[in-house]
Amino acid sequence: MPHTYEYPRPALTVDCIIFGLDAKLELKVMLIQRDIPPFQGQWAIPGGFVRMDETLEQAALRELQEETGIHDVYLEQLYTFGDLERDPRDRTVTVAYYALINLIEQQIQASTDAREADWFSLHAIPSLAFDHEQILQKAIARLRSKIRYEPIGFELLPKKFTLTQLQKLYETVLARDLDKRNFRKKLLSMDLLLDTGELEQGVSHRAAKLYQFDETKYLQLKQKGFNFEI
Amino acid sequence: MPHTYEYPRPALTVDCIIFGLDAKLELKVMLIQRDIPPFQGQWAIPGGFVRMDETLEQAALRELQEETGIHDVYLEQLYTFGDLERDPRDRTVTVAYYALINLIEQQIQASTDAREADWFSLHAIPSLAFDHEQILQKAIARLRSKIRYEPIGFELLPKKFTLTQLQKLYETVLARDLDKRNFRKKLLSMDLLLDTGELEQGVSHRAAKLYQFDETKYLQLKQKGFNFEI
DNA sequence: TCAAAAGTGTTTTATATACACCCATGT
DNA sequence: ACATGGGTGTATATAAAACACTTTTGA
Repeated sequence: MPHTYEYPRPALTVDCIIFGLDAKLELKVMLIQRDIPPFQGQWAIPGGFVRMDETLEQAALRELQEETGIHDVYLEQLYTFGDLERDPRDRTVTVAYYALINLIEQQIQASTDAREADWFSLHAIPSLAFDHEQILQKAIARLRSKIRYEPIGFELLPKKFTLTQLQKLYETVLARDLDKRNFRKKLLSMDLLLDTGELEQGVSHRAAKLYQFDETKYLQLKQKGFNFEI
Repeated sequence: MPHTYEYPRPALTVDCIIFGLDAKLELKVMLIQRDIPPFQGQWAIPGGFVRMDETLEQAALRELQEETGIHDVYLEQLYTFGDLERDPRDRTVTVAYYALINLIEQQIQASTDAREADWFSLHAIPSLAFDHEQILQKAIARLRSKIRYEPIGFELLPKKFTLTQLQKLYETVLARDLDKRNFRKKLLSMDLLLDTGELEQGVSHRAAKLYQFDETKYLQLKQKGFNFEI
């Protein structure tokens, strides 16, 4: 531990699983196609080396920015992977993060510079480079469990959304159907959804009310011991 | 990313929060006193550098073994800390783990070699080196939430334990009282506690039954969708 | 007027909570 | 016989689940 001898150090990277919910309320993951070995041509989770002058979260945000052009996203550390053979070139430890973004109102550039990038449905994930399948599985599991006891689902929707959109999102992530009346009853009873007074536009049937999640109120309630739970 | 240029690498360590439950059913943390700068003389969570030929978990297990002499412990990755100023000497990223061990039936050497080490009650934690207070707080929070939906509490108790011990453990970790009858009803109704037929020994009152957690059955039930929950 | 989704309550069932006394054992 | 914790059941309250029709709107 003193400065007398420097041990060899593993390389340190961050990888960022980017989840997005598209207009059809399908959950997608952004993958990039590797243009260099190893695993050249295979799809992978975006990531890169951690620089000496940035925190892990900053590194993840930088990758996210470089890859999608966006900032202001929900980002959470997932897990750190350090198996010996995960990178055939060198001993590499990666700190994985996951991000939630909504693709409904904003256009996200899928492809940066010359690099091929695309959104994949969770049911059609190609074979991935490194241990990225394992990382992705862990991210899906985390999202699935966390969405039930923290209000992170709203991060995947536009600021203003309908109750049906919210329900469909939960059904997608949890992979099971929910009862419409019970779902609405439960959410509205929390008193955390603000009725904006606006209606959805451009539908050829009865227009649904648009709601907004009341973050401020949630944080207050949380401090008093309230638990968000679906 | 190619091998053309090597970026400078942060140092990589593992730190291991070791929780132990003593015979009085008090929850303790093992801390070591630093014998070298920085933070010389201050208490810290045990930890050390990750070697090139070991995984993160192996590194944590090695630290644990070196510090306490034990193996076969519950060990779980907690979080990775990478703030720029967390180690004044050098940019250091640490992967924190936490371990659960039972101090009731086994004696754990508190102090290895010349190093001062001791068990501290969670209500009497001294000021800690580096960002170790933050790490410890996160570990406590994780333990508190995880013990409610995964059967990790049993890791803090001997293989055979009484229902009162189990309840006291939950009360300690969750920092609130539980109703005796409801607690027993709930746990016994899960049908995961095997009555060993044995009784506790050496008490000057009615001896309590000794139970054992049925891990095998739990794993079966879990696969079928069962959720452990207190 | 039809299609398509929005919106709305009540009953039943299951789960959580509150609560007090007798029992077994060692001193 | 007394002190100490072990062990037990019921009634009430709360929350979850099941379930079907009317309303609004644009095409």
